[in-house]
Amino acid sequence: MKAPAVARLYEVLAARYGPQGWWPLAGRAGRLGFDGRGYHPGVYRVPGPRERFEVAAGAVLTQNTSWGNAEAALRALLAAGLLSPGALLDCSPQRLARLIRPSGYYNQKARKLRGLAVYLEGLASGRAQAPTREALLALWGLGPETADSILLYAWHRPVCVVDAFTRRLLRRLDWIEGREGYEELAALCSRGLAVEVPVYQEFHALVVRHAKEHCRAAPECRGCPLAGRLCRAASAPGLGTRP
DNA sequence: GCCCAGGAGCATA
DNA sequence: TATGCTCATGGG
Repeated sequence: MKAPAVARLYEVLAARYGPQGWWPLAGRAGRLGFDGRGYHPGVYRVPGPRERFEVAAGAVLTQNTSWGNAEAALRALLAAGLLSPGALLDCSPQRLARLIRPSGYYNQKARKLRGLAVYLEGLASGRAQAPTREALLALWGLGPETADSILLYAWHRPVCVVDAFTRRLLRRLDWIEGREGYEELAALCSRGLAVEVPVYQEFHALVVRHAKEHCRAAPECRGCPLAGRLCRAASAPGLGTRP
């Protein structure tokens, strides 16, 4: 496991793709890292309550699901006026499940959203403290990736998010064996990065961007910024396209 | 038709 | 602890 190389990976991806400004929002067709005029790295707006809930709901809806499908569900919730904990809890589980149907697993995700809404509403009516990782993980249906996405993007807590794309990329780079647990991979990433919220946010967003453009399930190694520098997968048998 | 997509819970060995 | 099954829609 090569933590220092993670810093290099971040540099190369950032140079290729530029600032990503995550998390994506369905509400006003934007991204959290952008304001109305443009992108301001290092000046990241702290999300307001409505955006926080949209991020949290989106993190649940995109579980094992393409963002496009999750966004369709998010737009349905927005159109129904349900993008707040209170409004969502006033909606029947059946109607909620119907609205988020495009995201798949809609019965499970409806239950997850309700549990999340109960918790966040309790937070808001209390002393408005930030959610804790432990409390999020204790909710039914929230695992480490979903919890960390919420903490990092909605509450700007410096935690590394590891997803299937991250795992696949690190595996193709041959930096991991592939069976490591979530916490181990998160530790690996965080050791190589400055402990700063924008860096963690951008790193995760860049990995997803790269995984969608090049490091796909069926690799597209032509034009890959890592090929021949950090990654040798293109020359591995059965992987990628040779130049 | 098949594969894939920002996972997580649960049963079983 | 680790592996396999389940949940489900929509785009390529």
